[in-house]
Amino acid sequence: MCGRYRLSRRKQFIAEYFETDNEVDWEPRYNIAPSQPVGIIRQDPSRPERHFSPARWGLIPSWASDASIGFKTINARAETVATKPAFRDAFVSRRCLLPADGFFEWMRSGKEKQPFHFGMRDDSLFAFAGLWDRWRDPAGTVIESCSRWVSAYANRSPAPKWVPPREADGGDLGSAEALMRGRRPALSAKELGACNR
DNA sequence: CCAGACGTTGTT
DNA sequence: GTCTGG
DNA sequence: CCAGACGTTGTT
DNA sequence: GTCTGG
Repeated sequence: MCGRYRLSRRKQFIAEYFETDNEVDWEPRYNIAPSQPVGIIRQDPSRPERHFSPARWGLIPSWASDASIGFKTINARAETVATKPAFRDAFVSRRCLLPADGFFEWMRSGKEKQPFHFGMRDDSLFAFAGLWDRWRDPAGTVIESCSRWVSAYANRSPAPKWVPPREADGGDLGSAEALMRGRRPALSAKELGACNR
């Protein structure tokens, strides 16, 4: 879920909302894809100030031999984030927020895929719970990257691998599709991408 | 011991 | 179908 | 997440 | 770096 999101506010607005300083040169973005630079909010627990600064979306653990693992680490499951090798160190001591004002889910009908946008009713900002890490590429360049941790099964314990829809749930209660039913589709993926140019 | 992975989604 | 890059 | 590639030889 | 599978 949440493989793309939106942060379409100007940096002063974001900084004021989250009471951060403003180190990142952020321009409004409507269709943020994995591996792209995003803005994250961090705070040293022993200090009062928060920082809004850039990171690549898709966490690259410090031990990675190349950056490609970042394409698979855009999200961490809340149920396992504390123990997975790629995330657990960050989970202990490198948490952050990923500010956003929306995210996208796609509904598939046969071959067609239609994006839907989700956000606050008043279009206000919110933030994903995040992790970050620091990686040194083979040339020695430091790359900071981040991931979000989200619960895929918020109300179920233990987390099942897959739960078939039950008739009593109306077929697909809790699925992204149920959330999208009756809503107005968003712009297509291509149109969304064009918004960033 | 070494070699290779290290992750999530959604689905039957 | 599956992997890679954005 | 989606979109686009997915391969080699040999050379103007 | 650390764990898992062979």
